[in-house]
Amino acid sequence: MTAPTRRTGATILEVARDAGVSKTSVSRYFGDERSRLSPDLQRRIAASAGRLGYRPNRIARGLKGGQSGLIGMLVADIRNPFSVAVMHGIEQACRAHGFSLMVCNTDNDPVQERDHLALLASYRVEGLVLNVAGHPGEELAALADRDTPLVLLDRSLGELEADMVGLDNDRAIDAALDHLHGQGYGELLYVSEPPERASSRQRRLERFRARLDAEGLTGDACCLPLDDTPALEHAIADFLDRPATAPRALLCANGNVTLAVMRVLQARGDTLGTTGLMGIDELDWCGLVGPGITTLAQPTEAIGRAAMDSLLERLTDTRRPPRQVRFSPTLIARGSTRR
Amino acid sequence: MTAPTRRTGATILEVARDAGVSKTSVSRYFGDERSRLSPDLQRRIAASAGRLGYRPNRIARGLKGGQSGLIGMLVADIRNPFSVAVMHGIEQACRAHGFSLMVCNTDNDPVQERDHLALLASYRVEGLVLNVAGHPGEELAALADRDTPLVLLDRSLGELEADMVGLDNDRAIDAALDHLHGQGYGELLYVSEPPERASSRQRRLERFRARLDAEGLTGDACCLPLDDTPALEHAIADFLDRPATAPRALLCANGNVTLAVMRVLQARGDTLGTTGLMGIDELDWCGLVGPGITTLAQPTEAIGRAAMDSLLERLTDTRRPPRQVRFSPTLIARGSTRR
DNA sequence: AGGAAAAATGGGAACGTTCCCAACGTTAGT
DNA sequence: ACTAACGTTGGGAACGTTCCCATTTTTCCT
Repeated sequence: MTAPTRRTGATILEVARDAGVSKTSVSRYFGDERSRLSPDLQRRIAASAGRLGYRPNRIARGLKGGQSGLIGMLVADIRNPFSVAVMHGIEQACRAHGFSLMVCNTDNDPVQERDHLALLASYRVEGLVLNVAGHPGEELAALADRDTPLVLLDRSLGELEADMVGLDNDRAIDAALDHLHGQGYGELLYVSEPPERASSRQRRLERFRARLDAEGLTGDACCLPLDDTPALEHAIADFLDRPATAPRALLCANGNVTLAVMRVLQARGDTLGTTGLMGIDELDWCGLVGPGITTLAQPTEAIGRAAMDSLLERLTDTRRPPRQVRFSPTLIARGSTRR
Repeated sequence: MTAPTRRTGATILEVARDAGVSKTSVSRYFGDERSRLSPDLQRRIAASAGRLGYRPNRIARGLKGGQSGLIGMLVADIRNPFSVAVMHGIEQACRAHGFSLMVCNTDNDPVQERDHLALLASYRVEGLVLNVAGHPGEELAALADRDTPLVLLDRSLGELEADMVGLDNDRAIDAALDHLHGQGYGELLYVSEPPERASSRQRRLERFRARLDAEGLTGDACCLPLDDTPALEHAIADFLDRPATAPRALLCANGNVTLAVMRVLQARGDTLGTTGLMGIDELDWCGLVGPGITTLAQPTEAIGRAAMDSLLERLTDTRRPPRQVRFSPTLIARGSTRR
């Protein structure tokens, strides 16, 4: 009855009136010029703001200063644990620097990609982290024109001049092959999703083939969309059921592949270890399946932080030449590569 | 050289000038009143906007209309696949209704919870999905005062009058017990995270105890923080290593518990099935571990959509009494409950 | 054909902030 | 004591929209 119900929060002007000061002073109090105010003013403003329940309106602030305080992130597949882990690192870093993260998931759909990019642009994000397959496109060009800092996650995008952060793919493939070779596996099958639209996948695949050639190892690579289970079953059967001269192992290009391959192996009844299995990306459950699945773990938090660092740097220095940051994977050896 | 570099996108005013129309007309064109414009105007505006690369500034729009176009979501643990799955559903629904989702992860930290809530408030989100442990607090009260629609995900929060969407916990526990009982397990251990701050956990625990009493089953419940592995090991050993009169099974209160418990069982060398294991929440890998882990799957997408529906409804009708939507789980029976 | 209603268009204020600049009060140097 | 310099404080414009209202043009009815 007595308490006035407000439909919207108090404004800076109401606080100013209540405290008997100017709106400029209130603005200073909530900005980073609080120290310029006399103790007396500070006290009065704090009191009024508290009483009125005032919260600065970041939308209004963003309009005037052109600073939205937002970092955008475009993720191809939010259900991929790797993406989530990196996103977590980015969010932490954002928080530490006073930014907020706005995440959009595209479900690998070019249309959503374009729409969400337009959306992020319309919110005037101050930086953008991209983890998508699509081509630059005009939406992205518009953003780039506006000098919005850009970081590519785990993939480089054609001509686009931008920073990029990700795994050292060559080193990862090397580490995997060295490990498998050291464990005595002589015939290898590399399983990947189609690499056309993701540079990382291409790079891993190339490196795999190159090393195979260089060292005269027997092996093959197959690239399949993961939703085509029969094709995957067929490819694996092809590899595992033919006569062999040496122990065989499968190398999975990422966590999703590991999951799909593991399901096929289970259905077939193969024994891990006898059939070697190794995956890039560490997942919660890799230690739980059979004797454990050997993986190469990516330093996801570090990747996230590095991405954010790149953005921040470029925010202050637009002209810095594009840079690549590559992290080394960590080998987690388990029973799936022990014979 | 010739192309003028713009640091920021064109404004509505520039487009208007370029097209020789008023800013109002341009505003109408990009708003939902396009049909009110003559074909001629529409053509000119489209041309100018295209040439100038104009994108409506949602920040400015939000300021004037008080419509941020943003839905906020506060997640206790973004690395929990269940949360991500629900979030995915919500994002889809947002998209379908012209909203964007702003997700904040709190890492179960009350401080971050408070900060992020203030943040979302400062962006004037038009709706809020909460999946956190904390108590309402003044930040939340401020939001509620402003008539911001609120949906609680998987937990109700004290006195807070808000909609809530989640699993039908009673039915889930019933289904679990029926299944375990039907499979011949006579002694049960229910493993949960501490229930103090999450109503769902409480409810499941209560129901478990109630049914135990009602049916004279032997069983026990233990509540432990998951980062305390030794305690969990101890509790499980306590249960499994004492003499028993009937087959024993563990029931895990959620996906995180399932993971932690499974790790302990693996370290102990127990055989799934002989030792029964069942979990609430279906996870990617539940079919891969040993003979497979029996789970109760939650309809995550549906939960997400329902949450969004609640928000939208309340956006139009502030006075509707709070409502609870409860979904039934789906039993996925696997080898871990087959003796 | 005359006028009223309907449709199309434009001008200006407002949203809540920040920031530039001006005005005031105080201190200190000569 | 007079002025220069500085520290505080306030007024007003601007940010890019939307929306109310006024104005002009078209349509249509009798």
